[in-house]
Amino acid sequence: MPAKRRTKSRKQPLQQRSRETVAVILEAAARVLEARGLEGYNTNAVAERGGISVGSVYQYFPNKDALTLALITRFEDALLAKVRDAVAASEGKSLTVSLNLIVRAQLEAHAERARLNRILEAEEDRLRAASSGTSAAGELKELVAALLARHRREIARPVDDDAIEDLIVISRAMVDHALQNDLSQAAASRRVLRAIEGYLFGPRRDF
Amino acid sequence: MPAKRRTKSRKQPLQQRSRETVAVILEAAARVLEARGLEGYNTNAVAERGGISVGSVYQYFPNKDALTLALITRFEDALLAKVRDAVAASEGKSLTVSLNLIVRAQLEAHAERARLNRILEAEEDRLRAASSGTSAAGELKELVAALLARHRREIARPVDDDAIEDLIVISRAMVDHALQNDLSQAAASRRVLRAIEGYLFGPRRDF
DNA sequence: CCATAATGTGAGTAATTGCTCATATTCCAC
DNA sequence: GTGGAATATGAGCAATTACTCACATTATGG
Repeated sequence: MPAKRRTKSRKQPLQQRSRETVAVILEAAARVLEARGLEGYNTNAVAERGGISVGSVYQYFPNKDALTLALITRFEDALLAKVRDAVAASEGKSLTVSLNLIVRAQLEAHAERARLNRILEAEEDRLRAASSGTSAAGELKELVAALLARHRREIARPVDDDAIEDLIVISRAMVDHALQNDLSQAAASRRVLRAIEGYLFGPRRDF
Repeated sequence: MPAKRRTKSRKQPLQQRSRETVAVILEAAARVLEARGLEGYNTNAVAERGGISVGSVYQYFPNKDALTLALITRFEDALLAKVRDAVAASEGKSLTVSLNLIVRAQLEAHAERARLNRILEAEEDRLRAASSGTSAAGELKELVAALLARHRREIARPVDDDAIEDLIVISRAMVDHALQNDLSQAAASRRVLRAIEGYLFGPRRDF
């Protein structure tokens, strides 16, 4: 490993051909991670899997972490898209139904390529430590805030920023846990919903 | 890296001297992780830090992962001890106070050497994948179950095994999040408690 | 003390792997 | 066509690092 690290890729993909190469690289990286885990994930394997040369990988990604980060971003974008759709689709629905839709969106996003996404989430922490924070987290908060604002009269306690953060932390952890233990989507969403609604509505104090 | 991996240490520490060496190795490993992170964590650095030779490390730990696992076990034992004490101390107290004590125990255990423990928790997943599961998780569940059993009449919904699992998942995630964001212990415990009690008592449905 | 076991040493090995760069090939503008 | 730019290649370099082993040192029991 060299001491210095490039932080910018050599080239930006301009022609159609190179844009395809970038897509090939990303998908090859995903497949290597799925098939061989972080353990067997290296740039040579990615190149081989994609049927291209290592050099091409480094034409468009300055280093291995940048490639991994691109995969993470790709996953986060897909997740956000699903959540956005769920929020949009829940217009006019009850709060419980709306929350259910969001939870299901998250479960689906994770379930699609479960092993891959689990690895990516684990890597996220390590990679964010070095580089700057993500904006995906910010948008997710906004989406949840928007949904809750529509139902603010039904919610006992005020929903401030911290509360939204907590809701996201809780569902993320529970979704991960569900995937890890191969829970059915029905069971998983029921349990996540119980946690979220419990947090929002607060405990009964009527005994 | 050799293809084959030893799975047992060469020697068991018998004399006082070697038991001290094992302690030195563990503490050196912890300090390296704290100071240089996973990045700079290697067995040569551990030996240097401990003022001993690499060979000694491999006398008592078959490989690097075994050393890391020993650190994880050490942390889990400390956590369990604190939780055990909290459960014992909460005899006769109200449910809210009891839960508060448990949550604080967890927060304290993590806060003690926050950076180290965060790294260890992240590594736990990766290492458990290869080897078998832990028994620490089992005991934690039992402790929580025992506490809740004392208050079963106050709790609206039945507390089955899944519910206890969820409670642990939720608090663990929120404690991690709190440490990561340098929340005060007061704020953190308040938020975790809100989540836990909400989950236990279930949402109000009185509107 | 002496024999034997336990413990400690650390230079060196073998394997891995991120990444480069000189070169070749393909594409596009004119 | 032709020249230059974009793209692709892949053998090999350089650095890292987990781990070994032949040997030295220290403890223990008799």
